Amino acid sequence: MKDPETSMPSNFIRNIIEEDLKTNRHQGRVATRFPPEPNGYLHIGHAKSICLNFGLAADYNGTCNLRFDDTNPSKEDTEYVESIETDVRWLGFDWEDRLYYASDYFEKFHEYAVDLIKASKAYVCSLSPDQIREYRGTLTEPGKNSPFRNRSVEENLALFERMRAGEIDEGACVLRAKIDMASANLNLRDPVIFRIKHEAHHRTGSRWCIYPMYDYAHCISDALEGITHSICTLEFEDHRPLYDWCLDQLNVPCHPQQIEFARLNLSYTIMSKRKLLKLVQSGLVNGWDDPRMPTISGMRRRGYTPVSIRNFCERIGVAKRDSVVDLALLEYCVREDLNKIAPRVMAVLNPLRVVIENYPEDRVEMLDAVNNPEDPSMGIRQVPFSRVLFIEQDDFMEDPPKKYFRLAPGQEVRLRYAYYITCVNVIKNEAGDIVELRCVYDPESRGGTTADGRKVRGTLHWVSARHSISAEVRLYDRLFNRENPDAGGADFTEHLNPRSLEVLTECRMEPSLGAVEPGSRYQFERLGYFCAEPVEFSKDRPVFNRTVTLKDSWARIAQKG
RNA sequence: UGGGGCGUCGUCAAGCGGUAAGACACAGGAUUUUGGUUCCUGCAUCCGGAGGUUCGAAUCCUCCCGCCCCAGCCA
Repeated sequence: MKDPETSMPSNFIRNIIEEDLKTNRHQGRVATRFPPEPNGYLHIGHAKSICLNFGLAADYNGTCNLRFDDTNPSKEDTEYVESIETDVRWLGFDWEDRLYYASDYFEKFHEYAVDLIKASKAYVCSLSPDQIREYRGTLTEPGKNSPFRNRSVEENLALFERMRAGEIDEGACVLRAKIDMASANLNLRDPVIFRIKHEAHHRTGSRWCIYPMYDYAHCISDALEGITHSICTLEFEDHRPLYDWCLDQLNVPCHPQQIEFARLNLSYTIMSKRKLLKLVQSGLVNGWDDPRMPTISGMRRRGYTPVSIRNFCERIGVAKRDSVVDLALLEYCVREDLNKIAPRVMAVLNPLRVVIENYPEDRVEMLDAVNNPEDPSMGIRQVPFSRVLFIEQDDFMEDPPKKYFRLAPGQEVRLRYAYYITCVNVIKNEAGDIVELRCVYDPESRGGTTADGRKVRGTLHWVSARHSISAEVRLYDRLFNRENPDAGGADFTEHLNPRSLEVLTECRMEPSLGAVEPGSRYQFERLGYFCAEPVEFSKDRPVFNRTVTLKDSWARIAQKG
């Protein structure tokens, strides 16, 4: 996928751009834009578009604008524009001074509409919404001309002026482009380009009561900004003739080329803004930034890094065929980054008390532990060891299967960076639950090795009971238990994974974890990558979110039996 | 049944007439004080199907099949 000379991934959009550059099609410029509608939070699918648009600009020495496509006041809000700016910046992209709003062009849109009317290319149609639909025809039958299609320029101008002045009710009339009611492309059957909405806009307030439609506003916005390559998703392919038609009628600065690519689909995930909104509004998740959400803010809160998301977006490629990317690739990308940068630390999620019988009651040793074996520059730290410890409940089995090389009666294991221990007794309560393990340690094994060089297969993480802090850990898993939550007719909410969040409140951790920065990321050895809860973490109540587990080949072996 | 797209490994995805890249996943093996990481090895005689053109086709032509999108005064 990489071109050996440039080391850039190859895709059809790059091919188009390179061809355009070669033929000097846009005066050798590359100008893209990311044009979100501020009606929801950005998700991983938007990240694909952001990486594409900003990435192309960066690679071809061009520019990428951030433009809010805010032409529908009923759905949009400043809360969303703020979150979008935050998320794009967090992903690592910079629009410099090129922050635009379609609403800044409202006056222009109006002027161009007047031009269209004067050229008899647009008319005010007084059909009702229902009638417009009837007149539009169907997929297989042509539409009929509106009875208002041949109003005079003067009448249209006057009516359009009255629309703008607020003298006409919503729905009573619209401005339509005069194209071809018999076109096989429904988008060309005299599309509405301005509608009346007596509604305040989050930026223009009550200055306007007519608002432009997407097809009309988007192409003009692109042209006004000097965009060369207007990249959008596949469903707009049918709209391209309209995009081109508008620009061809108008005296605009340039004519950008629209290029469509397939939007991202991810297994076990939904990407529709409407459905994500439903999850939020119904309380099925805790807001747009719930760590289970595929939103940028949710992933940030979950512990994902910008680097990992950018790498993911590069690896999935760009093409025109509908596809569903395996969630495993996303997880691979976070692990890859976190493996390099996350300090290792020991935390016990489900503590099991271990008493080292031959270790002195009052003794405490500070043992050296490596912060990151992948990066020696991250140094070492000291962890306290004492007679009473906690290990993971999963790391002990009274009657272990073959190939289980963790702790079991009579079986020797290594406590990471500490000593070899052997279990000599198992203490249970009346219910038969294991409540404590009695072990003995080998004083000669300090640090985790012995002079005799004997092999110990299992290495466990642990924490000194007396020195550990207690903390809450939120184990996040995929939100849906179906690869395609939308398949099979049933409502997608029926496929929610009931175990997408498990909260553990009795976890015990290395003391240093009590005072870390919210949002900071760690590898809990042998368990996974976790981050200090970005908004709720406090010294009084440490909370960690699991970003992703470590690969667990033991789980695979154990499952096979 | 109209129009617009798309069909290459389980999942993404290069390839643009010269004889199927890469990544993830998966399966083996080596190293390992994380059953993590790393490292080897394997994994499409075949490119939706059938014909045709050609010395030669995933790439060109023809027909067929399948999937996606379009009938908002949403974007």
